[in-house]
Amino acid sequence: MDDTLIDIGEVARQSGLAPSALRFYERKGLIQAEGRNGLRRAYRPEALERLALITCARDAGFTLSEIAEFLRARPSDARLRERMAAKEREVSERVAQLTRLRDSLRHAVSCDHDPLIECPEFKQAVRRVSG
Amino acid sequence: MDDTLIDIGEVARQSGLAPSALRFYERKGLIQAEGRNGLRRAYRPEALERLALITCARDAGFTLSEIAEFLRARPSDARLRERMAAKEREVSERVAQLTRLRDSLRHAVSCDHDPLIECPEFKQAVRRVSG
DNA sequence: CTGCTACTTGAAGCGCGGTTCAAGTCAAGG
DNA sequence: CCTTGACTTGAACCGCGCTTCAAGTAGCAG
Repeated sequence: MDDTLIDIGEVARQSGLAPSALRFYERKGLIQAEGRNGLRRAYRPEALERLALITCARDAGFTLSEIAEFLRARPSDARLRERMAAKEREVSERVAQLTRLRDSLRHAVSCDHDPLIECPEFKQAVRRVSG
Repeated sequence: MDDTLIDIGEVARQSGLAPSALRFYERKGLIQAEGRNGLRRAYRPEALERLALITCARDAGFTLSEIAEFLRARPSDARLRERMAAKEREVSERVAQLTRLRDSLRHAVSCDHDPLIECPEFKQAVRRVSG
């Protein structure tokens, strides 16, 4: 076999994902092993890059099937492109919301109201977040 | 009964949450009805504020039990304060990550590589996100 | 009284993102 | 040869955040 390929155990260690998660991703069409080393799945080094991308997108609130779809994206697919644009707007809004939430938390940490949620400053901040 | 109280159906409409969700939140200790109107739960108007806060925190990636804990927060609880501070750092990091992800998406939308994920610029952006 | 509507309950079910389990298999080491 | 250890499989299970269901009830209109 090609010894540039990496066994699943090693990929798991380097990516920080459990082997069970890698198999799960395979079932979902997110990744593919290049071959086998005995029974063991063997991956190309690029798989690590792809896994980093997957982890990052998942952390950002993408579902695994959205990620699978985006991974298959080709420049000709206008509909998918539109969905990516929509996702970008969604992420932008989320950034704004989280920023305000962070400010609320920052205040709450050093605020002395009892209970904390009764603090008028905090309440006002929350109104800014949801509004 | 006190007619400043609001029936669950009305709270559901105004908050955008399903009545089943409100009952679920009650079981989880996130909210309480002030009384009953026949069988129907009746809430104080402030409940709407609290629900806005809950929705906002949930959207930000807090679990319901984290939210319940934060809602009960009193200024004297130093341990909880530390957890809030930790959460604030977490949210900050998330904001940074999402910002970079948004930039990647923004690029991907107008990029012509086939498939899109092979674009070197995109890959580099992803490395910035996960790194 | 008879509907009718909107709620009530506890329990079961669902979609997501995995993990865990039992039973089996391969490769290497002694 | 036999053991060990890390994998293999499909299937079952888990926690989260609810929704849905069946069976029942309060209030109101006619």
